[in-house]
Amino acid sequence: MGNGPVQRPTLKDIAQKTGYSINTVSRALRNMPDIAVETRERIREVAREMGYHNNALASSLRLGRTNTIAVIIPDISNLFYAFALVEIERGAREQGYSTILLNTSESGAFEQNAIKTALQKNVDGIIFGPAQQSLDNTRMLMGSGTPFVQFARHFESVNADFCVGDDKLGGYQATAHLIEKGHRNILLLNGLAAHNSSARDRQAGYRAAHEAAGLPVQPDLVREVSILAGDVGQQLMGMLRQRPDITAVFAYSDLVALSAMAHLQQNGVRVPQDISIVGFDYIQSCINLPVPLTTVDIKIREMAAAALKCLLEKIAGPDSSKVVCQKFTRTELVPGATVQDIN
Amino acid sequence: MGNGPVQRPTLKDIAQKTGYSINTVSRALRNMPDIAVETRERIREVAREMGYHNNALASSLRLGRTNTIAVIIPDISNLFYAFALVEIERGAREQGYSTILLNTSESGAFEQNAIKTALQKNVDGIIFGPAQQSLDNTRMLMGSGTPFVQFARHFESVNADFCVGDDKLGGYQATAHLIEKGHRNILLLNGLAAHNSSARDRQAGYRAAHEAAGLPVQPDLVREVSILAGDVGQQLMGMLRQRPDITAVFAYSDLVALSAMAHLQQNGVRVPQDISIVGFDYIQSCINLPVPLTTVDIKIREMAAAALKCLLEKIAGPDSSKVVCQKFTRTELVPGATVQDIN
DNA sequence: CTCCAAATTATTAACCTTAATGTAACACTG
DNA sequence: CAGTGTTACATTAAGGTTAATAATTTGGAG
Repeated sequence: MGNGPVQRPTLKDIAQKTGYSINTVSRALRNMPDIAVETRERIREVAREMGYHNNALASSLRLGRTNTIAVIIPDISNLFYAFALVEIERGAREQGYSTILLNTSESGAFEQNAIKTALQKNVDGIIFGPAQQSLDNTRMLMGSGTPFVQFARHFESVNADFCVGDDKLGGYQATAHLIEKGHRNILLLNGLAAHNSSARDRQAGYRAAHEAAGLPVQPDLVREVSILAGDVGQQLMGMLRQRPDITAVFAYSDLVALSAMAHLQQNGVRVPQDISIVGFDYIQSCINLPVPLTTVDIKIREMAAAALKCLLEKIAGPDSSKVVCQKFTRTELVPGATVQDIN
Repeated sequence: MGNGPVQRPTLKDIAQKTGYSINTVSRALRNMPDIAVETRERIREVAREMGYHNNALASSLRLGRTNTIAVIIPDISNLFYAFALVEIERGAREQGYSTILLNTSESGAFEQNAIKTALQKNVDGIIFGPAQQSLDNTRMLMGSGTPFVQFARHFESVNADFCVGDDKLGGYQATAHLIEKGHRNILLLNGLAAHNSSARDRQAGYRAAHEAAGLPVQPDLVREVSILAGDVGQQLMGMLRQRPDITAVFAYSDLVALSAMAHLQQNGVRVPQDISIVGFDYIQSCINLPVPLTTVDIKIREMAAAALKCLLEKIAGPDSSKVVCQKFTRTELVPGATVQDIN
């Protein structure tokens, strides 16, 4: 017959079919009081028959809320964010919220667009995992009036909510573990500290662990690498040539650690016999690795759950500009098989 | 002053401020014709000053489209889907679409809710990565009138669009590679074939490769495991005890392969010296592994891009029930370091 | 000066839902 | 039996945008 695309039924259609007013139908379907029981049942029956389901657009427009949050993060294919996203999406769904995903690829410009999109779509709140160098965007977000929580990274200069890992503690734990196992020349393969609070804090922890052990911090043992740029192997092998006395590597993240291990493997350097490695993030909580990596559990699930909880509180609360939560999740060292005791 | 949450300005506000009608303001901001140049500029100027941005809810309600797609998939923390999601989100964004993410955790019930949510939110289309055992949901989706494309898995009994990997080819390539390297007793650690087209097809490829080589298929060498249930190690080590003549494993996915390798490692079995392993998916395209895994590249990016392209075509097209694309992306064997030549 | 066409702007209605307000019928109270 | 309260529904308005239609102004031709 070619009767074309079937339009979804509206309250009006049900009203016509049942002979009640639109308002009565609406109230019946929402189980509101002041409706005769048999009326309600009849209307609900017809709605079911017609395959009615509420039009969230119209509803949101009227109610002024969308039951939707946006998650703006730098890289979903990074297991850290992927796993966080799972938690956030699940928790949001359980509370009746949908999740709009906006990936920024660590780009400030993309991030700005992402924020604009989120605002246009009238999301009720935003989980904001800042890209590097996005202070301006964070400020813009503050001015928007839409509740948001900084996730994973944060800006000290902005007084806003955040849920981040205790990167300094984690950096300390990783480094102290290596020192305890007898390592003295520990290469830090860090992220880009200039624009990344996590990288700065992990480095601070690295320094603090040295100081606590009475060891000097050797500036040339701190290097910055970028997974996206793919320069991990180059920097690592270069350093090992320059400083053959290096016995251990503290990697900014498990991804960096894995990349480092792959390059060491290729060059015939054994882990942990020749070089010990500690990573960061504990992605093994979501992927099995052939060799368990010694790493720092940053408690992704906990961090994600805390961020979501904070955001929902802000959404429910009367004043979205009030800071509700500035949380550092406590990290924990997870021993694996990539650190050699050389005492 | 406590002047409360600042309301976002609307067309009405701009109209009042400039003295023009709402319609004129709307047309000015959308760069429509039939407006005096100076009027347009003046209005746009004021809009900028007031920080106006379009209310997508109202716009969508009026226009009947949301510029939003939903991605309904079983598990975002599975790198396969995570990487696909990156591609889909990026492509969608480039075409002006936002992405709502709905994770189903392989649950048919969650999936049903996800579909309902997507329909309520009036998404323009759905990338649908079916959970296992979700044939009914797929049928429901067909009846909804909303364009969708099955992704990664599909149902033969439903005549609808899909973009999936050529699982049979991939299964063949993996198995043939092992046979070529001299392996005769190849354990297939498959997914749950009863509810998963990929698992069935990969197994068909496994069988075909045996037949092509004139080898018998040994039914006891085909086992089904579940990453979520965590029974990979148990099944694998059990089989190796029963059949010490097994020299190779073809794993359903890289995740299964990694899990298998971890258990082999723990039990002192060396890869590839004692046991060869081939995986599936090529997650190394997004994560470095210390030892390169021999695997089958299922072309995630290509598959994701194809699915999105197909969906956008359906959205743009006049008849969303018309099947536009039923595509199998061609797989490719990627040699790594986990297969031993025992010829 | 009149009339027509073109250019510009305004008015109205519609998308679908929800909340506030309005109305009618009926039972009960004193 | 007038007045009050309750029950069950209907009507109206509003949320912000856009498209169709209507109205006004301007310029030019005759």
